Amino acid sequence: MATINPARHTPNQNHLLAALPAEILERLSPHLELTPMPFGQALYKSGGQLQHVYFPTTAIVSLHYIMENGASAEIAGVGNEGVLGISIFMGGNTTPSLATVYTGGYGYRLKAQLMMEEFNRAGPLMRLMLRYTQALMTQISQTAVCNRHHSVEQQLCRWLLSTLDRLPSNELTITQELIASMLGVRREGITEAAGNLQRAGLISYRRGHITVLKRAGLESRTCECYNVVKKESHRLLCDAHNRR
Amino acid sequence: MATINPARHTPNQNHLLAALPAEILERLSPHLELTPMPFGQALYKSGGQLQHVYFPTTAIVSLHYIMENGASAEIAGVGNEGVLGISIFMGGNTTPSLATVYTGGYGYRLKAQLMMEEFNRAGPLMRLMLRYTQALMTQISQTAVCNRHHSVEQQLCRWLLSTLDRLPSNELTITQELIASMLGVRREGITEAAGNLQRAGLISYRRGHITVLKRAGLESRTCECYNVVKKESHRLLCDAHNRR
DNA sequence: GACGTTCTGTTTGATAACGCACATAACCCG
DNA sequence: CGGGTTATGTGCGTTATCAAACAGAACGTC
Repeated sequence: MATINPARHTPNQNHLLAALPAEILERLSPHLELTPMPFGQALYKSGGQLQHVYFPTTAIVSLHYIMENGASAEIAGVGNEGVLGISIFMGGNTTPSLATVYTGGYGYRLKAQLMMEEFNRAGPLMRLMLRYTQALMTQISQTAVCNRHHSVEQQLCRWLLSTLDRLPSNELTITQELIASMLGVRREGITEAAGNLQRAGLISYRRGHITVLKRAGLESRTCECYNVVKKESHRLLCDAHNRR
Repeated sequence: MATINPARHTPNQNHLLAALPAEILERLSPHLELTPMPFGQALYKSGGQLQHVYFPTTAIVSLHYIMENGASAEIAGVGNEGVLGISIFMGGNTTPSLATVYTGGYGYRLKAQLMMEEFNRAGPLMRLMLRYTQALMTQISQTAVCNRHHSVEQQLCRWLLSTLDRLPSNELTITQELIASMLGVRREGITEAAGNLQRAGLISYRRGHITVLKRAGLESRTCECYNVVKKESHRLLCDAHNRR
């Protein structure tokens, strides 16, 4: 992540920004700051007031909760399909959860006040943000269902697939330890599940890198949660009749 | 649940309606229909288009998801503190989850179109609904965390406490079987946990009825999730600076 | 190229929750 | 008040996941 080459970046890489009417995007563009989002960065902490919303382009962020005893659990993930900081326009300005970058990259950020001004026009941006928020609620809901009923292997497949959907390549840079802490399971459980997937020829990995070889194989091993979220997000954000 | 005696019911029994400025409540009042919400009623089904929003007064509703194999898991609960049908104003008009009444009672309903008209004024009602939606997201998020890390007994305590918060008395009418299916665990697990709580003198129960004897005892046995949701809901919906 | 750090693999035993089967008991209704 | 129904209690064996300890292997760095 050396110096920023603006020519290689454009707000359209974020699906929400890309879905805005040209007029609105032009109005916002001067205020969209291309921002590095390095691995490990805490975009916001539990209870902290937010100064910006973030529209990731190549970065991926985990929304998670850390318990009093230190254990953690992922609530949802956000990448180029979404936005961070919805509590700014939802009215709470903060949440009990944290947002931490787990795949370093870039995104565009916008000052909270400017976001609010555009949101308060009660036009296409507001409607888009609310539909995204509903999609995020579906994702969180399925996380709850998945945590209740599905195996570590199924959840790992789901996590790999949804991360893959936010990446341009089929390789992700992450340790098993970190995946485990995000899913809220033991590292050994991920080692075992990942070993199974590798032996089945679906993925291959080495220290801190995972390459997905057979996407379809992961899809057949994961639970229905992956598809519920994917279909609902598509319905809310991509279907033609919503693009107004 | 015989004939309705309107004198015993008022929209103010629902906390969201009660928090609206008088002017707005007056505008809506002629359109708020007092509606019985009997045990077992499905307010909406997975994927079904919504015709009304519901503001429960004495009824309590479970938002849950039913998996392909028939197993279910609760995502959140809604009683007199909330509203059902947020996907109407969020823009999706439906969700993959279901809403089913588990404590029969009453509520007020409002036609979807009228809700939208008031929401689109982008005034206090919109801001209140969005803050409630954020509180609901916190509840769903903690359900995810709780499902990952906490024991059946802790979750039962949490469920009893949050149901109690929505009731006027300390007795709830529900079978262990139904609690189990909502939490997504075995009925035997609830029998065992409820037995522990009864032996400890915190609750007493008989076929289909549970009486809470020592609320504080349940609070000390539950997990932090209960308080996270309660505090955050209070912050979002009750604190004075938000009531505008 | 050697060294230290950080990942990954594997073992062992403990525990919580599951699935199933069946006994008992409360309640409802005719 | 008696019989059917539904709710609750209990006892299995099975399983997934946890907890902790440690061995080995890959990588980064000096």
